[in-house]
Amino acid sequence: MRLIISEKANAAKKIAQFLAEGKVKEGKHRAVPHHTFDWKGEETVSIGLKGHILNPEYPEEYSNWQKVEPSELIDAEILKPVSEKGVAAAIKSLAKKADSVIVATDYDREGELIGVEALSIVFEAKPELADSVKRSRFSALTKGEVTRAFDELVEVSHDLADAGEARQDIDLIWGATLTRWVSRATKRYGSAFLSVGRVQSPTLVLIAERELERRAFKPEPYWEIEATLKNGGDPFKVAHRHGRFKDEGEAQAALSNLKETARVVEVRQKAATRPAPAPFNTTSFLTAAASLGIGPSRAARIAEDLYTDGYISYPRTDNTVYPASLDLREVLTVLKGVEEVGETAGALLAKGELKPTRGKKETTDHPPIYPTGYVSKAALRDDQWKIYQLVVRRFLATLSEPSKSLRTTLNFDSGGEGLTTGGTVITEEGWLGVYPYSRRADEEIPNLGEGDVVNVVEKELLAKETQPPGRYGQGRLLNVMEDLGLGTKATRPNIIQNLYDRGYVHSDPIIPTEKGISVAQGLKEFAAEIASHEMTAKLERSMDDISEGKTDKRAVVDESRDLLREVYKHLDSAEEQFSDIVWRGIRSDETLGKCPESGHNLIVRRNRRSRKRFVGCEGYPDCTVTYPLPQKGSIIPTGTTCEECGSPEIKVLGGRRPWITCIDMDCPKKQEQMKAAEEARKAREGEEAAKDAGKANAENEAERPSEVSEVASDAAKSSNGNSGNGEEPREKLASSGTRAS
DNA sequence: GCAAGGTC
Repeated sequence: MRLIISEKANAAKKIAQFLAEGKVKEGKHRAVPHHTFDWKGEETVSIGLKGHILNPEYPEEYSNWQKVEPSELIDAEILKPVSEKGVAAAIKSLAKKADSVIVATDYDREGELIGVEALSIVFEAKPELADSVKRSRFSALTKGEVTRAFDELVEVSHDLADAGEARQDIDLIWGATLTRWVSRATKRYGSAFLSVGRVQSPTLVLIAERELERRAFKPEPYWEIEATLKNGGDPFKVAHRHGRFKDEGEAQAALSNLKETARVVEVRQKAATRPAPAPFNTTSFLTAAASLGIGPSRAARIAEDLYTDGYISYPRTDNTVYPASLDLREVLTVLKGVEEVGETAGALLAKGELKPTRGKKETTDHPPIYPTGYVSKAALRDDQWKIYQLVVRRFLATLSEPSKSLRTTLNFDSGGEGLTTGGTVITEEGWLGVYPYSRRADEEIPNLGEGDVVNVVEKELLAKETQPPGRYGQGRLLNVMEDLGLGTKATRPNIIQNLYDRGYVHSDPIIPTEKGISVAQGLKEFAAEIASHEMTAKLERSMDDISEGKTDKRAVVDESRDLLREVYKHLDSAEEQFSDIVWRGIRSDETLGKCPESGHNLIVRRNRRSRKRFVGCEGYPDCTVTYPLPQKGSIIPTGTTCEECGSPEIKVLGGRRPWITCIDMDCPKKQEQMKAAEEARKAREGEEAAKDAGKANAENEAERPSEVSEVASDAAKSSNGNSGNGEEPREKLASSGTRAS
């Protein structure tokens, strides 16, 4: 028997279908499916893995974070225990019956490594198979390409797999060593640990530096002139053609020059064509989902579900060009029944020739993301339907005509000053008809001709300020990461999600916490290598060298170890400084404002016995002011105070959506807010989703601490000498995320 | 309780 091992269940199934001479028999071993068929006259079994089935790990004796010196991890042995027990068992049982093995995992570096991992399991079961291994390299899961690859079997590339293993080892060595060092230096153990990694840390640095840029930004004043004109019809607004005035006097002068009428001196029209968008690859798909309010991590999860259910194609691809083998008409036929867009699919089918758009990136591993099956709205959750619709509409858009618009500009003269307005109207909607996400609202402008005179009914000088650079949205960050080579299409959503889960960032657009900023700063200052995306670029070059046989895994990993030893030495010599920087950040995150009675800082504390959190005064025991806190979700200081009662406001994350509230339960505004929330809850109860909503709300109810006298000593210790640095910049932080319910 | 990379 011949055993074919591929990377995932779906690939195993397709390979069986493509190669089978006759029927395919389905079987299962411990919930792992395999497919039995005849190929070239021999019984053949095809089985799929679940990606990596081994996960590198340090031996048991290194497991105590507090007892083991982190530097010991630099040279410690790395084990590769099985992480997918069921798959390993299935492989073993089939390997015992096999006479030869064909590795058919994805045709890339990680795929080669995954194949070699599987082989290690195969040889455990039957060592003599070592002489009977071949590799099938196909670049697309199509019948033609798969049969070709199985007719031209090659050898497994151990160099390529070694390159992947070097990446694995280096990531674990650096990640574990520095994560433990940073956690120990700051005494953050258990779930409070602070993580460090080749991809996450440079990503955090990007976010933190942008925030610091915003804080350092000095807004510059400028003035704009806005006038309202009327010609019998609706009044409309125009701007001064000069745009921004840097000098107020100049702007004032221009404003006073304006007369009571304005004359049209020019009407300009310009037609524009917007080509239809390119087919979706992972990044463009996740970016589009992010603009719909579904973050990359959730969007990737939903896409995965839709893929396993057969509604969309494989969601991890770099390709933006439909392969010739993809039958576009067949896809359209399937889509004819889809709610809201079926008609568009039908209309496209009626066209003679289909000319899909093409993106810049063309790879052959997988097709771009497109719909593969019909599903009704009722069969999906709301967010799943949104994503399915997005994929369906994008597919239809790529087959649609360009959209055409007309831009009209009206220029006026009033007292020698130039005024202008303009608007764009879509003349042929083309692809925008089926893909409305990219649509901008039409801007109607009055129908005027050259020489027409209209009244100036209002004129105004607008005082404005230049704005700091914007924060990264999740979609934008995803693209920047890709440009810098950070992470892969499959991991970037997880990396971003990790930053949230570690309490390094919150909200969207992404705001770093003070802890996140201080960890980024500490790493940048004392362990610059791990804080820069250059490390990834260098690693990529080394991996190419390994796979080309120019060097070997051992040399590359050892060189990396040497570098880490240097970095570690430097970091270790600055332990106190590093810890101070990070603790300033952590304390700042926990400092919510000033105590109304003693003027000390109000900080987040935990009751020693119940572990429940509350707000306590730093002046304790002299000052015993406390406030209750919601026990669920993250508490983010806003730096603002309640306009009603003057007590500090906080942002609470983790419920349905972030909310902002003051911490005083007796505040009338707060009472009202809670009453409104209660009513909203009752209103929701009638609906389908009422159960969940009620629970989330109840969990957000604040409680008073029961034993105020038992203020936790560790919390008190941590606040020693805390002056807090959260005052000045916070104003800006607060303004962005206000979405109080 | 470490990372990043696959896939579910």
